[in-house]
Amino acid sequence: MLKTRNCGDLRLEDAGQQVTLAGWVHRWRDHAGLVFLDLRDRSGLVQVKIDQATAPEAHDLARDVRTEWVIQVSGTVATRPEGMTNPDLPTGEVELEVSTLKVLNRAKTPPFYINKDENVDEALRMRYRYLDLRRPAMQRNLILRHNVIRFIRNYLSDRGFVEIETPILFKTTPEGARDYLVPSRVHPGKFFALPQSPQQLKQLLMVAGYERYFQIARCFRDEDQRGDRQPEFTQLDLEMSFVTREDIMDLIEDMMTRIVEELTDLELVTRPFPRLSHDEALRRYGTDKPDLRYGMEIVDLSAIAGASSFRVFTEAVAAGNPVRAIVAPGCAGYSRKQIDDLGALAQSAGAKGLAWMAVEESEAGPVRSPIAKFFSAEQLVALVEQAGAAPGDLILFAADTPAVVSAALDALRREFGERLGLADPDQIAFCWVIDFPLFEWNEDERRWDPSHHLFTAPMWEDVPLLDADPGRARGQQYDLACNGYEIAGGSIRIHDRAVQEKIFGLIGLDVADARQRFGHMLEAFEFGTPPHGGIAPGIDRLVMLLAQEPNIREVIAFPKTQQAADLMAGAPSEVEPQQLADLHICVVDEAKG
RNA sequence: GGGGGCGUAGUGUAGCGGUUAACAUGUCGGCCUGUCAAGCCGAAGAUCGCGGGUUCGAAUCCCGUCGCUCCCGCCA
Repeated sequence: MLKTRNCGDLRLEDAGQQVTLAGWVHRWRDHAGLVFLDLRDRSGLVQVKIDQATAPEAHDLARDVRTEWVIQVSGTVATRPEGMTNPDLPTGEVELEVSTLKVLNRAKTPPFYINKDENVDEALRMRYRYLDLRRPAMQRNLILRHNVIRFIRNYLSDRGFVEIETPILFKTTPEGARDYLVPSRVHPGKFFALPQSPQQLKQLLMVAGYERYFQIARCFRDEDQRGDRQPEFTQLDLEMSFVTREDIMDLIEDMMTRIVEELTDLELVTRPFPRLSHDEALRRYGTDKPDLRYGMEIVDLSAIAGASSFRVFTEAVAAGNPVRAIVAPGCAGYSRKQIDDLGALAQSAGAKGLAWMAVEESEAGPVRSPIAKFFSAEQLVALVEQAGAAPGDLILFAADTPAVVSAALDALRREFGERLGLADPDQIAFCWVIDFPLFEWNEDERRWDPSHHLFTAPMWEDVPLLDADPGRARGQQYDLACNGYEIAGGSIRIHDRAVQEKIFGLIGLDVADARQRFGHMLEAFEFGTPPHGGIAPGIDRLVMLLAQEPNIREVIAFPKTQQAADLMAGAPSEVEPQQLADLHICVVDEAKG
């Protein structure tokens, strides 16, 4: 080894030891006769002192050294003189008194600071990702990610789970997300698909009798990006036989709790994890992935609003739709412009408009609002009370279909959560969302779509509803939400061919289609399939939250941009004509049509 | 597919119709033996993303385009 110790590990008790360090020059301070270098390796920083009087040759070299040069230094760990310690550095009580210095490699001046936390243009970071990853903050994130994955592997292995790899080259499934396709050279005109998740394969492993499977699985979905979505991402995929949803939820809850407690300093504020029905989550928070670090719950004001003379409200209530609101504390003084901006936000979520009332007492009444005139004084008082609003608060109303009302108020709640700093970044709040509807009605296609996936089992007591009223059937699905993100979704699966075929029928797959696409699954289910279920936490999102980062790129070594490109390597790229010929691919020039 | 934001020395920002485009930091040179975001002195460094238009005059306004990003759609 070119080094005997790690920079960041040196402490007072190492004083007097002869050590060799190697690393990158983080910063340099040249005092002519005395040069200080902060030497960095993965473990951290330590100050290195090169004194002209005691090490003239090393000193000569050190005066030319610049940031990010790779050097090797040998010398003695020394206690720093009185008053010269650096309390901001774990190694701040010692320094290395260098006797010899060797330049292992010079470095160009980096295109952005490695030694300073500064907003750097994302494109530049991605182009020089290897330098970006050199920054201590990124190293912390990737090491945390490693620790989370190691913890998961140990935790599950200790509980009888077997880690099994499944193919990356698999079969297209037109349901769900768009597939990434891989052309087959051997089979002209045919394609593999990269897995959106190992869903079918893990169920087949249950048929195969492994009982407890997991995999740190790469998944691929060719859909548009978000801060929490990349075209390739990593899931902890797991599946268990002979279990109920309680067994899986208990397992994951315990594992997540321990991960937070053992690997982070975050405060876990919801223990045990609350369980909300899908319906309740939507009514109280407007979303199936609520951020429970703060309140500001949605209130239903349909009764009072419906009795007013404001037509938007009365017509909504008459049509069986809700009028709901959230209360923004202390925001009654908002300007017209600020409220218009909130209206635009609500509209981007699908609302047609945004009604509001500022709670402030005046001779005109208890509120200031363009719609106050449609309410009696008594109604206004009742409304404010029912909303739980206090003087100085701003009440924001949405009246539309339940889905639109939820979407609009969810967007507003998240906006205020951020704007008013309601969410404590040092807290982490999990909750389970259960009792999802098994289907969603697809108006365009005039059929039922599975709300999770097509192997999700109905609640057993709801099986009769599959014939009578499919929209009311609930699935044995469970999502884990955390700080406003969906970080896991799972279900108990159908293990019965008859029920599975009924589901296929409801979602508009006829027997021939189903056989074509899922024949291997249907066939497998006839060979003694155990009751089984599973879940798949998203590793990227989980680590993002544990690392308190705002997007998953910060916890992925080499992420794609929003346009699904790799700016460092320049992928995707054109390929040689011969490669296309081998694959029986002909590229159509879009410009020529 | 749609909507919003951003793009100015290596980097981060200011300037938002009118002198020579400013500040910080980095870079280069000089001084400096206790600094740790070292300090002091000096220097270099910008076709204001790209193309077009409006104007006597454009970094600034308009149109287009490229890149990054946030959001809606999409993501079983």
